[in-house]
Amino acid sequence: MYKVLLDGSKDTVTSILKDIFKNISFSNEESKLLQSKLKKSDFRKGDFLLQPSEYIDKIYYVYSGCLRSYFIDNEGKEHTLQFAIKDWWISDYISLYGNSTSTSVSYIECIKKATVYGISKKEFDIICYDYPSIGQFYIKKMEAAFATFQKRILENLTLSAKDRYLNFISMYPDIESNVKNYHIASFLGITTESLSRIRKELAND
Amino acid sequence: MYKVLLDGSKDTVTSILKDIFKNISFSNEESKLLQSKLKKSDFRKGDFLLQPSEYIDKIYYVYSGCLRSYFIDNEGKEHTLQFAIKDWWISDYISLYGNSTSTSVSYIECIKKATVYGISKKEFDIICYDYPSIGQFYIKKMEAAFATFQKRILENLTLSAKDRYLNFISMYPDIESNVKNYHIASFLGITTESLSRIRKELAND
DNA sequence: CTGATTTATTATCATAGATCAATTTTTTAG
DNA sequence: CTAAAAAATTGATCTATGATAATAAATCAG
Repeated sequence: MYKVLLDGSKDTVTSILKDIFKNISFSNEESKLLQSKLKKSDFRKGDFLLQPSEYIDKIYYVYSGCLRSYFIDNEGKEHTLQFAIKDWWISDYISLYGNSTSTSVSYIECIKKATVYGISKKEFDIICYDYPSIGQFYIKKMEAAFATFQKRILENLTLSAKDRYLNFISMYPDIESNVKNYHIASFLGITTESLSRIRKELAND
Repeated sequence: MYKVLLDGSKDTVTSILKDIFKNISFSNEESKLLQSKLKKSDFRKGDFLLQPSEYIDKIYYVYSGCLRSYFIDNEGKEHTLQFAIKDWWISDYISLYGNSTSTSVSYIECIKKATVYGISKKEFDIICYDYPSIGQFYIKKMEAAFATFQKRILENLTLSAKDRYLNFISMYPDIESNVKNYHIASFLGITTESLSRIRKELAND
């Protein structure tokens, strides 16, 4: 099955489009266009999708494995913005969408052997313009991601570190097994020592 | 000028469309469609756009004034998600886009005499589908908002309360004069007492 | 399999910001 | 303009989490 994936036969590529774009049905022409724009890449644990010096102009669909995006602040501390597993999209949204005054250095790192499909954001914009169903699909994705981030802000404002951790493991049970504790800590905004204490406390119940 | 706005003459409404949708140029047909869907409302300080019991299905363009969206947690504390002034869009994104398991109660409150234009999200989705330039416009808006929220998450993870406050007043100089200190505090995720101390400290420089 | 490196845990102490309580200042309603 | 209500300030504690440092456990490379 994995072999079939790699040989890039037409059927298989079409089935990947189905995977990525779910319930959207494409004409042959649309299918071909998308196939020509989506570039498959494989990464091993520890690889970076993106060097901080590189200008990012792509968004990535995660087909398998696990990635995380993070940035390093002035004091050299890592802050995890996002984990992405199967079916998520990941990119450096701040440098892609925000005004470019950002001085922050951001990375996307593979933390579990992954296959992704990347597409140039510029080209994707044009596709969204030309094909309403794809535009609609992208809008839905963005909205869901937006709601997720808004929830996260609320949680950061509202919950204790312990409750945020509990939330995290219930929300992302699949991710937890792939990542280091310090990844989770930097996602929750606490130190790895604090997370360690929380885990101990939870174990004694 | 304000009178002209109220009489709803064709020219003026068109100019509002220009305000809302910026550099997009519409055909007569598109113009009429949008005009028929956008509903103007005026609010006075203290009014709520939205009762928490109401099901939200609209997004609002802020033409003038200032609004804020917030929610109240289990302990009765307010948490400000967003301030919106001229040219911002505001809605309850979590209940609109997130899966509806959310138990949080959220409000949109007018904190300075405001005029907004509301449009049903469902209808707007259809419009985005039918008119690529509007879809593209909306995607851009969402992406910018997304980047803003991502930045805010990073700031919450990275900066001290003092630095977040300094950021806030430099980012939103127009908003600060409209809002109560406790609004800002609840946006920054600190108590009003802490904000007071920070302000005092900053004054002694 | 083994030593080297990375990650996680634990303990002690320090501190930003919370909580509680009282007072002053500002805003609002009549 | 004035009394009442709302908001902001200040002071005295308290606490969750950070910082530092040492050790233990887990993972990795050869």
